Amino acid sequence: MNIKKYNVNEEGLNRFFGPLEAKIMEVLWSSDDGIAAKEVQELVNKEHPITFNAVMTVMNRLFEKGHLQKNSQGRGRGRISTYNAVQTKEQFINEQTKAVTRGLMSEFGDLVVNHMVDALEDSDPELLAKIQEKISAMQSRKQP
Amino acid sequence: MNIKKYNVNEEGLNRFFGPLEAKIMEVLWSSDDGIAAKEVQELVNKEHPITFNAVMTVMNRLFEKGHLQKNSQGRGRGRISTYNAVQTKEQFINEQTKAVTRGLMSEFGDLVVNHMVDALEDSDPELLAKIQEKISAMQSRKQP
DNA sequence: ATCCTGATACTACGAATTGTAGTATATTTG
DNA sequence: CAAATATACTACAATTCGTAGTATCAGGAT
Repeated sequence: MNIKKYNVNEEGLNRFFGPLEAKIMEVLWSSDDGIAAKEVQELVNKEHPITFNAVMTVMNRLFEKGHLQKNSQGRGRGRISTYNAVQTKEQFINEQTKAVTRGLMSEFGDLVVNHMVDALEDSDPELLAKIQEKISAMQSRKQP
Repeated sequence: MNIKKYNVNEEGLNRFFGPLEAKIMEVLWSSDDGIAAKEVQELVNKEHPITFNAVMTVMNRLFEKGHLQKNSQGRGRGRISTYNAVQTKEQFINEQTKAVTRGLMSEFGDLVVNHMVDALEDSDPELLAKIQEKISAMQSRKQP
């Protein structure tokens, strides 16, 4: 449940997964109930051609890494194996951004803070205001 | 000059480089003038046994990736090749933390801000105050 | 001048990661 | 029983990084 490499130049889930892994997780997160490998393959296949085997193998790796849960019954053709994401997408993203953020902060705190505030100045002044509110709330909670 | 993978579970320069790469860059950054591969090997070898070839190969990769500059003259035994880091360590760290921070902010801005402020509440309240100052300075500069 | 040594360079291999392909298994259906 | 099919297991290619083997080529010793 722990991503080792964060891909700096990618976008979205591709920051945390390989491209096929990301598409598969997206499908898993889009389905409330468990979903069969075949179904996942059909859905991914709509975007770009992919064999069932490729999907199957990568799903099993995601399972081994702890991102997916597997529920199997039966064997052979009649086998039913459904997969579920272990975390919601929100939980996953939250956990990963937390890991990356806290790691960065612990060693490069002041640099990171400056980069962040600069980034917000350009693109998201509202978030700047939220930061101030959050800090003020903290401080008044600590020293009333 | 652009790191692709950020290693979430590592420390220090190992976040941006492999372990041997990191040790080599550290040596390069510790020497003001250019330094020969042999000398680098001798220095790294004090920490843990490493062959000249290993150091040489990894240094050439760092050169190909643009992190090192090479100055060669002569050939064969008498050859002198000295290596320099292209950026200072400070420049490098600044650039990389900026890339990671801005990438995170652009997609997960509010999450990252929350994680960061939470992290600072525990470990570095002074930095929290600096953030407020920086934001205030910005805002008064914009809306005088 | 010849040979050996030593600094550098080039090539190759092993492990890990991720995408892809081939084959095996076993059961449901015809 | 045989064919088709959902799943599983194994293998291979490309990339990255650490490591090892070998080649090159000038300076010094003989």
